[in-house]
Amino acid sequence: MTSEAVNLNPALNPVALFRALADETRLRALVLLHSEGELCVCELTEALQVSQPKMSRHVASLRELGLVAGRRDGLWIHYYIAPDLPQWAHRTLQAGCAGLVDQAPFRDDRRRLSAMADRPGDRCATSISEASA
Amino acid sequence: MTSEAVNLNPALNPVALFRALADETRLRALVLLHSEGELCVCELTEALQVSQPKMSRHVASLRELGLVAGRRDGLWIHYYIAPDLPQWAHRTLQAGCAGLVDQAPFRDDRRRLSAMADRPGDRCATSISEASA
DNA sequence: TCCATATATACGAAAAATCATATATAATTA
DNA sequence: TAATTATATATGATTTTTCGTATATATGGA
Repeated sequence: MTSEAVNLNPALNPVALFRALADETRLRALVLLHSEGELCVCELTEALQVSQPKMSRHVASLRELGLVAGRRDGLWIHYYIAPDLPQWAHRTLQAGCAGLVDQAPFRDDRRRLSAMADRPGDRCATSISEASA
Repeated sequence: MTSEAVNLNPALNPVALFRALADETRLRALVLLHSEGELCVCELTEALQVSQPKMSRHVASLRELGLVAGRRDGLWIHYYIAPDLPQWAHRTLQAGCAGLVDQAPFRDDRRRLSAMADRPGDRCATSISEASA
């Protein structure tokens, strides 16, 4: 039930990479993906506290650019930073993400993510919230 | 005849840095400044082959952001990348510039710059073009 | 003071990006 | 098949960015 996704990455124009980083939602999503590895839209939506269509649109633009790729797993699509980036892009992204991850608002995004209940990857979904059912 | 310029760099918001890099003219100018050290608007204009007001406007935006600073020397204002950038910004800029400097169009910008005659910094301005005078 | 050169800015138009809202698609389960 | 959940996209409005052109400012020299 897991399929690999293709991305169309003709050359990853430098300006296009920086334009992708030049938006708060996309930058926060990328920094989070960089530190967490794989996230789906619902996790990003919760961590960043933005609307689902907004996050989905930004993720789509990153995907179309070839900066992230997605792997579908049932209802969820796990997104991750594309592993086949050109070296300059990888290094630039690495430098940026590493330098920002411990600052606001990136740090808070990680906090909200780890506080999130019922995450798709979670194996143990049997929780206290079953009380009323 | 040389004065130091001030820059207003309140914090250098990450998104603002990437937005500065997300324009071809500004990115090319920054990569060139990174490899050349100091350039004035007329040199940038010639190297990138863009109009003077266009270059001046983009340089102004970089200056207002605190990414570059300028030093006036007579008619010219020599611009350079701000030396007091936050570490993450410096490293990100370093990674990006280093990775791009040998690619097009950045490489060609350097070529046009070195082919430029009568550069402000040049000490020996006595050239063959004096023939008709 | 007048001129030439370098640089900066003002203005309005055109293009691009972003958003909220509504709706569509896709996979899963009952 | 119908309901549910995750995700994607369409639409139209708003905002932002960028540009060419014209003009202003600043400095140095005649």
